[in-house]
Amino acid sequence: MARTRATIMDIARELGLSKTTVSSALGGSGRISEEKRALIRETADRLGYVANRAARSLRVSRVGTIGLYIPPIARSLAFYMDFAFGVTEGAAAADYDVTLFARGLTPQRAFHVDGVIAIDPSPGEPLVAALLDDGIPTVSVGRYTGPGEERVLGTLEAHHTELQLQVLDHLLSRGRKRPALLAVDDAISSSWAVDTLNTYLDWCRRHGIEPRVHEVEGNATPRDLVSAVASAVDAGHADALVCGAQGHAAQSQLVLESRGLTVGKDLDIASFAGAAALETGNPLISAIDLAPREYGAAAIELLDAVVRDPGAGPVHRWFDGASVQLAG
Amino acid sequence: MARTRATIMDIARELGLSKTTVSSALGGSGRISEEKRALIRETADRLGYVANRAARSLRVSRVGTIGLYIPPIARSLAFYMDFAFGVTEGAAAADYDVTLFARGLTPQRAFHVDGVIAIDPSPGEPLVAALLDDGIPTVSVGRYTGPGEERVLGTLEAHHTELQLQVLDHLLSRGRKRPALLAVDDAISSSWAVDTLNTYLDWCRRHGIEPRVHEVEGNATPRDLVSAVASAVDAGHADALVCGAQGHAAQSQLVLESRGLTVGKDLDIASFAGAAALETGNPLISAIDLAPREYGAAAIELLDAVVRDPGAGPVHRWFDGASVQLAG
DNA sequence: TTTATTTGCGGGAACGTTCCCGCAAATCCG
DNA sequence: CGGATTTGCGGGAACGTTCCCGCAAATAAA
Repeated sequence: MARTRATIMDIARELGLSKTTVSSALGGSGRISEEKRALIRETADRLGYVANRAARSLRVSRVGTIGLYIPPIARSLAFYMDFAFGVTEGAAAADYDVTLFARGLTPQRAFHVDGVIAIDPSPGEPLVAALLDDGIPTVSVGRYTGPGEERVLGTLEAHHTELQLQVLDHLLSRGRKRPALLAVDDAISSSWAVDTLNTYLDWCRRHGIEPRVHEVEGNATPRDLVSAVASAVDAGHADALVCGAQGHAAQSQLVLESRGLTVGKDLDIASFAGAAALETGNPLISAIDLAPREYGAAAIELLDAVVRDPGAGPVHRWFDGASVQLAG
Repeated sequence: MARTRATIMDIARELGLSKTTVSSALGGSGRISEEKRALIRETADRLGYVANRAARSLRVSRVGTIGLYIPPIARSLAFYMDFAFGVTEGAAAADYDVTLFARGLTPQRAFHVDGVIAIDPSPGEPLVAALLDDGIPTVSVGRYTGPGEERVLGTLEAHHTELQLQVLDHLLSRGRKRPALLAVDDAISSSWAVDTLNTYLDWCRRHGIEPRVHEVEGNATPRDLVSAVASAVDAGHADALVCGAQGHAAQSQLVLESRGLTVGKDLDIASFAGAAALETGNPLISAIDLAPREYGAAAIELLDAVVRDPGAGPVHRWFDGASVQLAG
């Protein structure tokens, strides 16, 4: 019934060898003749051997698991989901498991991992602060500020600002001088959110353009979006809509068209966080593709690096996978 | 630097006791005087002791981790995300960690868990099949069919059919005799998808109503939805829209209103998978609330039960947390 | 040939728990 | 008061690895 798994000893017995020999043959270390090594490998997977993680962890004091912290906000779900899958895939390649962290988790659990990736932590996020306080190797995707920030071992950032400027410049080059920003009103904002707002405001100032910022709730209903678009276009006289939240650009297109406006002619639409296919593939929308899967894979690569060499001090790394697609 | 964690031996030394005594005091077992137990507990968390999982796992051959399999489809992201967080919370309560599984994962990794929860597996899903083949205790949320289905230890289902019938009956009671189903066209369908379609078709047949099924892509753009709604309302003469995918109802509302139709008066809208706040809280939309968080928590409860008593044979359990909210 | 050195492998300890025993002291029972 | 039972605790093995040694045989160097 509960068939017990094959151990290294089973293989050793089967071949009349010692556990040491088998272990080093499988682990690649030690001095073993090639023929013996091959033989051991072969019988290992004939017996369906897979190493006992607990035993290995106990011995090498490294658990082979990393934690993934995802912020408890409702927006940009697809992005975080894809990011998580990217992490999972990258983790598998680097021989890690990924366990899910959520706010409210007791930091006790953090001791079960070799490190954690925190994506878009808001400033002072309690769980992240607790992790840092406990000395858990932590990588932040987007900058973390708050208690313990000096202990963040690695920070991964995409070139949001450059890409966003490209989008804004592109709109301007198409004659759009009144682009409005449909920003998300997170109460406590990730570095992405504040960078985005600042980039927009700076850009406006530099071009002598009056900023038009319209806040929309994190989990906005389509109806909320309608009124935001309306106030931007009607009251704000915007000639372009730049959306901060994933999916809003695609939905705004609908709203505009239902008002008899032609996207690309009467108005332009852009997304700073393009949803795959919805926005990224839409020829009428200028969209930044955050490449969440690759972003996630890059995050675990960085974590793996800092875990392997913890003494290296805080490292900052740029993610080059994000790209922009300009419409028209 | 890499400060080494306190072990059970540190506590023992500190108090001049033996590791056995400390272990049983902390574990709650054994015969220990209450005063000593309290003392041990106290010094334990003064030293910041947290048990080494690897050592415990090795000893008791139980890893304290469960795997969560989420299907690789783009729709209903919010649902799966919430479900995952529900699992995570429930897991923490039952002292489990949750590791993320995704398609493509080598089943090797499955040996690192005590069991897995598969949510909405499509028939014959390779990863699930592999898990079952390897004898990993598996709980399916929604029915799994395919190779190894007889080895699924537990199945958790919500009363989809009953709730959906309530919605359809409600529409009928409001005089809607031509409700159209906006179904998702997953190539390989979960039990939820096939049940939903069958429920609708059966209901139509029983009431002598001609079925109006309009398929929309899994990751439909707003534009796709516009044309689906159009063909349902215009060509199909529908007087109600029943949406299968999360979020479609809320978006359809927009579409209809932009066409000058008043929801609740000219037409009704319903959702079989209501998105929180967007649809579930919308007074104009009849929506089934799948209660994903509670669903997830229930799933891990079931998994825990079958893992503790694996010999009990396949168990089927109903989830009672889903509810329906009727509009008008 | 003698002396180094390398090659191929095994013995045994250690990682931090849990759990089965054993054993003295305390308590109970008749 | 003598035997039986309970209470409180400790010794030691075991879980499955990895890794530091040690040691014989083979090979190379002198």
